[in-house]
Amino acid sequence: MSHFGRSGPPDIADTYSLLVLNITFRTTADDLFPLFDKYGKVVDIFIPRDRRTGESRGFAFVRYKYADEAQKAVERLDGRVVDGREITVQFAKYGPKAERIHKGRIVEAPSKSRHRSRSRSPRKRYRDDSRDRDSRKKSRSRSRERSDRDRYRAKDRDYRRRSRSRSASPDYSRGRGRGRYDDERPSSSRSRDSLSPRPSPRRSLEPRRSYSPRKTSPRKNSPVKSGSPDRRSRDGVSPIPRSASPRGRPAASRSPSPRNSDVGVSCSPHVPIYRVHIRIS
DNA sequence: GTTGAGCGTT
Repeated sequence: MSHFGRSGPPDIADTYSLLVLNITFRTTADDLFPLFDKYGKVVDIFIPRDRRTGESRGFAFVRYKYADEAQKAVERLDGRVVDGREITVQFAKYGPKAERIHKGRIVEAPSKSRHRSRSRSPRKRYRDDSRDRDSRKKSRSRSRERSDRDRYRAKDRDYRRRSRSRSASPDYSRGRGRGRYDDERPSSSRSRDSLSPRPSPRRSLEPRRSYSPRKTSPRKNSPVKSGSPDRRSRDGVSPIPRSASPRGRPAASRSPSPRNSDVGVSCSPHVPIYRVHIRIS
């Protein structure tokens, strides 16, 4: 069964692809097969691996023959610890060659379907349960103060996700064609080619408002780890236990707290204020 | 020898 992924996709007609994330870099298709095969007929398993290093990229695709089996595998194997890591199983979202997937199912030929594009949810990726890893990406402000040496250090790992999400500023690129903000300018002949970047209308002044529950030492610790490899963290930066098992999935979304902010209706529209000038002759 | 965000090959 080790021929999975060796010789292309056997038959991807009416198959249900599952994306298996967070597998170890050593996990192979042979390791995943017995697990997934217990829950259904596994047609193919493919683990994308890097062209350069040959290492697996940490995720795999498992194709089932039937949807119910795939669904059951998702429910059963999602969160299962495989080889020391907790894997995440979910339906694959994109097809191998931009093939259309209808809820995990790969319909045969894209040309057959007349529908050009149903809601593929192009931009918005699946809002996966916010794991601890997400916080790292978020907190990573777009500071380009990373020294070049650090970039090379992290390049061997970052090349994956860079190739995927190229543009880092989708919002700004949208208004490239024609400025939407023309409206605000009444008749100012100042063309939009002004080098001065317009101030963003609303920019969060303070990203993190939550004060740390721990007592923060008043010493100024640089938030970014700018170089300084010799920086010995002897303060006892507790190494995060790797088996933190972030399986905690916040099923209950945080309460939106719909406070009854009574909008001031004090000024009733019915009673306009008339300002009458009484001129005493 | 390591790492860990993310959607695919003959």
